[in-house]
Formats: sequence, C-alpha cells, structure tokens
Amino acid sequence: MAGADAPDLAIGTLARLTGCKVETIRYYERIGILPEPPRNSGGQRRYRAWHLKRLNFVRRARDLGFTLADVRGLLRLVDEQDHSCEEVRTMALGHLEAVRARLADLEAMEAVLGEMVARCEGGKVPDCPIIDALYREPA
Amino acid sequence: MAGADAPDLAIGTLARLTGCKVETIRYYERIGILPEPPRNSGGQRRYRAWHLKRLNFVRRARDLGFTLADVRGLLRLVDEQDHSCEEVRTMALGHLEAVRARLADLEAMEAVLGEMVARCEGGKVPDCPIIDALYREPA
DNA sequence: CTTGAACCTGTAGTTACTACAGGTCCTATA
DNA sequence: TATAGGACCTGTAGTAACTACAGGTTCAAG
Repeated sequence: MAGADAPDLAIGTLARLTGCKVETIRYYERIGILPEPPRNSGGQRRYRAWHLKRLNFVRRARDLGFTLADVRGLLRLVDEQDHSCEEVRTMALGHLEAVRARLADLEAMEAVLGEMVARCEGGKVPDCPIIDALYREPA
Repeated sequence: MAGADAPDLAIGTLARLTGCKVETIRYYERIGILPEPPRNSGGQRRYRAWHLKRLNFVRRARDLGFTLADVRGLLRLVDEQDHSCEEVRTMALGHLEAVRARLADLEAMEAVLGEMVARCEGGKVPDCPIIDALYREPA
C-alpha cells in the first residue's frame, strides 16, 4: 500500500520538532503528562507520531498559559471517547478569566511604573521620585 | 519633649500593618531583605518604626512586580547616602519593559483563548473547536 | 574501530513564598 | 496568682514548572 511507516523519533528529534527541551520531555514523562515510549535495544526512548502530536498539544496549551494541572485535565477530556465539549469550554473560559485578571494586574503595574519613570525623567537627585513613590504610594 | 516613643511592634502587628504574612517576614529576614530586629527577654522579635517603613517599601516594590533580587538592589541604592537616581531609574525602566513584554504575551494569549471560546459558543460536540485549535494552531 | 554527539538516571537548584510540627512565651481574666 | 489560649519560636518540607548538572552508556559516521 501507499504509506511507509514513519520512523521512530529519538528524544532529541522530538525536542527539535516541538520546541521543548529534552529535559522537559523526560520531566513530562516522569509526571505522567507524556506516556512512556518504548525503548530500543540500548534503552533509549523511541517515539511515534502520536507522541509528537500529544507533545505539541501540551506545548500549545502551555504557551497559552494553561498550568500543567489544566493540561492534565484537558488531556483526560481529549482521551475520553465522545468527550464533553462543555467541560473543555468551561476550562478554557476559566483560564481566559484568569488571564484577564492577570492582564488587569499588569496594566495597573504598568501605569504606576510608567508614571514613576516619567516623573524621574531628567530630574536631578534631591529626592528620587521613584524611591519616594515606593515609600509613599498607597500601593 | 513632645514625642513619646512609638512602642515596639510584635511580628504579628507588623504583618497586619504591612499586609505581609508572619512567615513572609521571617523569610525576608532569613534571606537578608529585612534586617534582624532585636529580641525581647523571651526571644521574640520586636520591630521599630523603620522596620515598618522598610517592609512597606519591599511590599510595594513586590506589588509592582519587582523580583526580590530587584528589591535587594533598590534597597542597596536607598541605603547609599547620596544614592544615584540614575541607577534607580534604569532598574525601574528595565522592569517596566519586562512588564510590557509580559503584557504583550498575555494579550496574545487572551486573543487566542477568546477566539477559541467564542468559536465553541453553542456548538454541538462533533469536533471540539478548542481541542482542535490546540492540536492545530501554529502556536 | 574509534570518537564525539546524543542518550541514560538521579539529584539538586531555581523563585517567592507557604505550611506544618512540636515546642515556648505573653497576657488577659478569674 | 494561676491558667488558658493565642501569639510566638525554630526548622524543615512542600509548591510550579522546569533547568542543570554529574557521571556514565549507546549510537552512528568515517
């Protein structure tokens, strides 16, 4: 037939393809995020295409700021045949709200820092307005 | 004269006044962020007003997202008599830029997550568009 | 057959706390 | 003055999500 089997991947290749570090891949295996792959005769890990797919999934979820606990949950849902889209949506929405909360925090920091730096602009050194602000701002 | 001495503060009082936890205060002492206060006859810490001032400074800097390493640097500059405002500004500016970079990251996450969740809105369950996105998005 | 890169396991370090356990001290009330 | 219960003490271990070794084995190209 048409398909030649894709050859197994060494851990370094998998790392290159996913943008993960080798140590991170072993770490994910240790904590049960990525299933243990078979080993070759010399004891080295040999991955299949589905490991690549799964690790890419993990990587993307992490890049979107999901925690590994979240990722574990998402993987569980993915692995259920006939998985509930509702739960996935709930998790994504919860995470989106956390991201928005963090954004609001950072925006507040940005505003205060920006003003501090601006107030210092070109100043001489009698009282540093930044130090001043840190002592006096009501946070 | 006019001023009655302010009484010394127990660690719990200092915690209440600064919004830090007691354990955090002891931690800051251990790592050299907050100087060791004198002890009373029973061995308990008794803080003075300047500890309160310093801890508030630390607390505010942390709230603005400075790392403890940054805070250490800021404290060193504050403690120099005739401290250089220039260095303080440089640190604040560097931190501001880090905050802005983080903001950009989070905004990108927010956009992707927001679209994922929106696309799922009201969907049935043939292929979950969120899971789909995690498998396929080029990150 | 050799050599150097890639792989292996296991452990310890990172940041900034937080949470005990198991004990001592302080202080308000009876 | 006795006592109860809160506040305090030290020291250790745990958290998230990796990262970085050390000290050894295996693979693959020439």
